[in-house]
Amino acid sequence: MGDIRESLRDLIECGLPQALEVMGERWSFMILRASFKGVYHFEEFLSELGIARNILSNRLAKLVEHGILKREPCADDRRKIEYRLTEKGFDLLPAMIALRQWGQKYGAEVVEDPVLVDEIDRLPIGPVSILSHDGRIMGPKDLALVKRENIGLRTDGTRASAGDAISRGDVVDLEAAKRRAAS
Amino acid sequence: MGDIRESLRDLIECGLPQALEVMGERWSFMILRASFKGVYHFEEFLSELGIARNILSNRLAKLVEHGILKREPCADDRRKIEYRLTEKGFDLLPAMIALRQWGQKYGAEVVEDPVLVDEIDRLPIGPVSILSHDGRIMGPKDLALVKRENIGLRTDGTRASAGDAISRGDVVDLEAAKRRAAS
DNA sequence: CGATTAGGTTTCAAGTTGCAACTAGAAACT
DNA sequence: AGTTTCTAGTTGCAACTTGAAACCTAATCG
Repeated sequence: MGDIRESLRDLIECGLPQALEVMGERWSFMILRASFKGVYHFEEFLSELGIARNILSNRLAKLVEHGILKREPCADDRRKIEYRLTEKGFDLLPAMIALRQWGQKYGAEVVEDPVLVDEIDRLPIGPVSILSHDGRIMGPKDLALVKRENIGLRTDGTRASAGDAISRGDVVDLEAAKRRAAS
Repeated sequence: MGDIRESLRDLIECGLPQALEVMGERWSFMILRASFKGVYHFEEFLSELGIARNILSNRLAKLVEHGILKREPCADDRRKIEYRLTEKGFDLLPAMIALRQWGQKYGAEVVEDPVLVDEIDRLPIGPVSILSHDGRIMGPKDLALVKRENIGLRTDGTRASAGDAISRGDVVDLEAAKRRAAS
């Protein structure tokens, strides 16, 4: 005890501030949604969103700067510039859809159209969910916050084997988790 | 063709703007996260977040107004007021965690502590995921946007039976979906 | 009682947003 | 070639939002 490195504790304990630095800005999620819907050009965003020109310019620049969109001049018409989602941008989809579903559940009556469907069977997707390490769906009450050193330590003192779990709790590896859940 | 009700189309096609009306504001998600961590009182939020008093006051009022937090005077000390998450507030967890995980994946190195774990086995949760109607995990490339009337219509012309799917694509019912996926 | 604590409101400077007008480069029309 | 139009900006200015610090009021502590 009395270790000096205790002071490291709440310096940057969570990725939320990092995410909000870009996506917390007023129009970022709406631009992302438009992008996902297939809007690529400045004037398209402008009329789709009803945003001011200077703000759109600024937001697009920031999204590009943060690697969420990539900006490339159009091949066939060099006046035009295409803004397209990067992989980092696509990875925001769960967050965006979760927000959207929440808004839909609690907002005024909304007739969603177009509808987000499974590419394979063309049926609407289900809710975005928090999964346990082994793929069970977790509700808010199934969650707990524990200190890093107590991971796996159950209330009765037994320790769950971490063998079949994500070995390092701080690393979020979507692909690996997908493979795990699919098997 | 030429039907008059075509004009209904993109009036309010999506729940995202509704969600952003509250949660798009600068401090909303950070307040939500603190709330989830067990911060309940004005001065606690103040020192936890480093937000200005007037802004905190304003944000808390808005979150209460939107039914995300409830505000009740403390029983034992009537100067104190408790702000606690409502169910509507808890339902923002998937969105918050998705954002957080994204920030963690792409942000500077972050040592998350405390860690969000499964209440039962105390192992860190997996990534927040988009699920298909029958519980498969969907990546960005497994998704498509289709017009409402074409739900279930596959590219080869066959129509998937909607019998085992969410019957109305516009309704997001987390609990029902959890029961489905759990079975 | 007076001091302190909790949860605000007020004031004011600085930053952000949004509208409208202007610019600069590429394409299209005559 | 010259004019017009279209795309993607930038600039200027008014209105709104944010943040730091001071002030206010009721409840509790000593």
